[in-house]
Amino acid sequence: MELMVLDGNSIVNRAFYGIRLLSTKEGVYTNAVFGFLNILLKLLNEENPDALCVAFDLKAPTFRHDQFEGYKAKRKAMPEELAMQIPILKEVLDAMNIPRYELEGYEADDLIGTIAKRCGDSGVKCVVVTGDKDSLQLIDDTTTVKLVSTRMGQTESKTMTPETFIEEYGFTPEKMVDFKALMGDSSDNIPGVPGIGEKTALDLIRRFGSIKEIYDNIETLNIKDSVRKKLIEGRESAELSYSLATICRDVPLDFEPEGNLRKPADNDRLYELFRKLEFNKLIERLNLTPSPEAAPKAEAPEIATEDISDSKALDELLERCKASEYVSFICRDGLDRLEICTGNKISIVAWGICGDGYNAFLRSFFSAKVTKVSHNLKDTMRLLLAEGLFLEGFVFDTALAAYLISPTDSKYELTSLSTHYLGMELPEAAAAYRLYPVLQDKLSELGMTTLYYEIELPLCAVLAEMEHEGFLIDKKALADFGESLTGEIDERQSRIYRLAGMEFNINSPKQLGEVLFEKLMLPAPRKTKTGYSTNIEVLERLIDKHPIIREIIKYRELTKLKSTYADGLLKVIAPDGRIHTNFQMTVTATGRLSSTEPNLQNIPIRRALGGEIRRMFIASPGKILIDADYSQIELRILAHISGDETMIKAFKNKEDIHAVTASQVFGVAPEEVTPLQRSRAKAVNFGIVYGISAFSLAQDIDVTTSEAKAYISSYLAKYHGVREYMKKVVEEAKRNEYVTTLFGRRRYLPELKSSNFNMRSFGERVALNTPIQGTAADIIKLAMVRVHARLKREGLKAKLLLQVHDELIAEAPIAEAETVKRILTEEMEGVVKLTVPLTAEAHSGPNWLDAK
DNA sequence: AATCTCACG
DNA sequence: ACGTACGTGAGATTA
Repeated sequence: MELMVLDGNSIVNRAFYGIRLLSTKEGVYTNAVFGFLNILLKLLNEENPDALCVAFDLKAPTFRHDQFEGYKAKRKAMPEELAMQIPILKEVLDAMNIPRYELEGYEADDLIGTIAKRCGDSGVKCVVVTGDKDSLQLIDDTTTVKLVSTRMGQTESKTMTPETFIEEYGFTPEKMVDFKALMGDSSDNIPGVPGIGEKTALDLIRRFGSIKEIYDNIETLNIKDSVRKKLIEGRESAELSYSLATICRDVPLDFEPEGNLRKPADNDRLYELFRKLEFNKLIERLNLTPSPEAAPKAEAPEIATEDISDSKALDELLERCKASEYVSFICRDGLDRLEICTGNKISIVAWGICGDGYNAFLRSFFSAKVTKVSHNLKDTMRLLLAEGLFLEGFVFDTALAAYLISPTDSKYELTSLSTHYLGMELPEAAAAYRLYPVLQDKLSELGMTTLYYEIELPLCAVLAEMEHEGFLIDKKALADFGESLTGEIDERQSRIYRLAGMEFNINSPKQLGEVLFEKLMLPAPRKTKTGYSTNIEVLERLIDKHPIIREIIKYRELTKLKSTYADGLLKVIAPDGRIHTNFQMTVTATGRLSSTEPNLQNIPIRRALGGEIRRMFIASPGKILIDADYSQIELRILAHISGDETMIKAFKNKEDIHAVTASQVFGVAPEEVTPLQRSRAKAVNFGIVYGISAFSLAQDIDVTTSEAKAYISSYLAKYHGVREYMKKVVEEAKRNEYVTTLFGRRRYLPELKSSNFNMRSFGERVALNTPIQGTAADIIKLAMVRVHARLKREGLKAKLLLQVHDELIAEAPIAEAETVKRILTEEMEGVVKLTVPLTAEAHSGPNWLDAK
């Protein structure tokens, strides 16, 4: 039998600091509970123990060391946001039928120590789960410790047995107490011996075994006199620390292993709790079902459903739609089935049932002058385009609205929006119907009505058309290119095998790491959590150390091109010879679009060979491609919103911004800026937009961190408008808990309130970057809407094909080339009037590479 | 399913 | 002292 016992306080702490602050719509914080459950489920999956329990601290007054209360009192108080989640967690555990143990005056450690001992006594294997190294002293033949850590929301755990412990520390687990007594532990307020740190303590315990051995022979030990002196002076502290660090193992606890055998959860209770906590994913994962009594808060209205089967009913439905203030609809199976809601009734129309009348109905319905509400309108519009139909009249998209209201959610499904905004469960068509007024009000309350109706919604039609149009690709040339790669890949592969002296899978970072860093004994500069890092930065550092490195770099470049681009794109060429990407409108946190299946926003360009892929994207016969891109749009936006005079002047005078920055940062005349200085200044400019840190800048441009630091402070001294903006935007974000773009797009930043330094710093960088990146996204979206409208208005045949964040690609009859170039530049430049000019440049050519 | 790597802006 | 740049998506390997 195996029992798993969790250190409740320790795990909930890890969870809290490891996951960004989450809260329900009522403002109840839930991240610690959520994280705890994720860790628990992961561990259960890994271990599948027979019995399970959780131990919590309950310490008032302190019992174990009450004579040393001074130390314990200094322990940092739990932040309020976490403290309020503890009772919730306990409720959840109770509902899951997981026993929990707490006893006044004892810490979780002591309870766990006792539990482990009792398990050992009755021959039960015990797995202690904690984030605290304190418990390592409990490891023995029957007790193992799983050390849990979280990084960026990911949980990792490491199982420590007597063997792994000895391997790592070089002494037996019970000596952990001695080790801690010497080294101390500030987080636990164990003083240790002043002047003795981890290294010395490790050495002492490894060599002499224990505190007792050390002090019994203190005068004759073979150690430095300085260390001896510190030990003698710190003896009292060491002994005190020893007792502080010792986990008590005989707490008067009512515990026997059999009482903790796993039991199924209380479905109804847990479902209700999770629903309140908005843990919808967990409800699914645990297969929880609503209990009969657990009716949603709001009473769902009676929604009648009717199947439309004859032409008379179709006509009536159409009339009812036209007479309604608005209707909502959901498409199923492409356009084969339509669910239309006009209030408290849902009418189902299906091609299979209505037959011939169906197509006529579709045409009339979608062109009817009635406001239509739906979910993911762009997708519907694309389906309609394929049938030669158009969606006309006022429209509203519930997914798009929900995205603007909260752009960082991972999904916008009607059922969850319904629960969230309406507090009830409804059929999808009815949910869309009811969500419309609610979301519209919310948008207006948040000041995003214009953004929604003038940019996002009109963009649906533009994107639907772009997706429908697709981008012609030279299939033969792409296939040939792929073939030509194969030959060179094989060649590189055999060279790598020869240089390595063995054959292995070069694509496996694990195997490659072993070859480079163990077989060839190259210095491993960095490790990832699973092994050696073999990414390009690491490889580039090793380039002069071994000829194999160049080959690997080249191999990587070639295989990437082959698998992702040559083979990858060939797979998604449609029967019409064109590639139809999907633009996602509700994915990014900043308001940008994303492109999937395939992603056409990351087609290579930076290296010559990669650029060849772009050459395969071609214009149809008789047509030409036009590519227009903004110049430095993000830095111009920064100049505008910060009002920085130096930067504004540079842009107004059409100066080379990176050279200007170089001249400012390095204090040289603009004409004396060297290429190296310019390229470093460029990195600084990028860094500023991303929310710079000296460390990362240093990594990027390969200087020391202190040099990078000097560049940054010199930058901020020269561009003091930027410096003030950076300060202001973060302050404001902390006050409001959100940031906005020039067009009112909003992003909430709960990270700013985190008590975790890294998370908070991340929030600050995002507060800086989002208004810039997001404003650029707003601008090009509006440009697209206007370009689209103007092409149509001027009766041109040109079509937009692609958007790549600051770049638009169109295809036009050759005769239209100059007109379309002009239209693209004019509309892109004319979107907004900033304090600096917004400039765009257009080029044309027979393929994407030549058009840029 | 998670991780690593790398393509783009 | 922390661990380190903003925003994406996809393929291959590993577990």
